[in-house]
Amino acid sequence: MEDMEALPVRFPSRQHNHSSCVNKLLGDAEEECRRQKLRFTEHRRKVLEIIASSHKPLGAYDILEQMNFSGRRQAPVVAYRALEFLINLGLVHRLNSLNAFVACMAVGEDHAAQFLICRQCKNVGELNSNRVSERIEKDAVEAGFQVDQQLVEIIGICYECAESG
Amino acid sequence: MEDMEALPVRFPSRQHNHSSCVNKLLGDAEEECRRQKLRFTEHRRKVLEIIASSHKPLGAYDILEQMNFSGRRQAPVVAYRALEFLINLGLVHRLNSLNAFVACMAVGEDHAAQFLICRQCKNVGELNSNRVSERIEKDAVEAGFQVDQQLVEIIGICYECAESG
DNA sequence: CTTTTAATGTAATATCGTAACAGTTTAACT
DNA sequence: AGTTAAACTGTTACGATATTACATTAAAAG
Repeated sequence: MEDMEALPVRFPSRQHNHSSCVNKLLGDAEEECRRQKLRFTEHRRKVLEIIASSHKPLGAYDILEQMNFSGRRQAPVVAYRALEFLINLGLVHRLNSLNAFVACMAVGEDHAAQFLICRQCKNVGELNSNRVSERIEKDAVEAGFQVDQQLVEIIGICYECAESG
Repeated sequence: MEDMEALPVRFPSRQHNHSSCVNKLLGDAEEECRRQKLRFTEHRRKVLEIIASSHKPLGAYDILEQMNFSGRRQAPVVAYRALEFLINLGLVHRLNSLNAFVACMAVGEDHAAQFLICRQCKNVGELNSNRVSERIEKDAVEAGFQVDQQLVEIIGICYECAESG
């Protein structure tokens, strides 16, 4: 029997309010760090803020460019260190096909992370379908393979781009 | 109702005959190029041969190192050009999570390409499950997303590594 | 046999990511 | 508070991956 629960899809609509995403995510980050006794330092906050302000994936060097507070040019490793931290916390995802990073749209939901990458508008959404992850898990196990991690990136055209031709 | 057809899994067993894979693939390549009136040049043959001789993914620079016929060091672009050609032909796949390349194990079968990457022995197999690709397609469409391409990379432990502890 | 298309050679450079190590801040514990 | 251990930062250098640009040569099409 087919599982018919609604999919928890998140694709950023064209006119949604960015600043509320950003605030939400920063809040989640603070809370999570308090809970886990981790330090939410300036670099980490800044990187998360930069990533959350864009639904388009950003490269590490794009992020770096936006970190020039006080006119000082930061070294690449600064961005990578913060990114590693945020990824471990589940606040940021890495898109392997793009060498780029996006903010998580489903923080704290312990979700399968499958990405919808629109090759026209470049926005990225999350299709977090348990049906997909379970199907992968089952078929892999049937093939004698023990799954630790799934990377699913789906490239195509989002709804709004399809609408507008 | 659940689809119960056998999965076309291919994971290289420990003592299988490499040279037969290589010959098979070279033959397929020649035939396909004849059919499509494409040129199967020395570089392309060599790169395919190198990749097919390994079931572990190879980076472009690994391949390059093995291209030193006549002691001449080739430029990176030489490897990348051949790789692009072979990927378009469906003879080689790129693994985004590793920045590396593997020979296709299901040439000419018009398959969904899902990869099983063993993080212990580093071998890579293909789990080409139509059930997975259809599940992804359906759920994406349900989310209003038109799918052009799916990238699925599954990281874990293969059967033989699990066996031998 | 000439025109056009595809492939190659070569150099330079862009982009992405990490190693190493000294110095500083923070938290934890007497 | 003073001491110690752990985490974070600053800085330099470098390694790894990938592409652009352009001149030359080889192959296919007419």
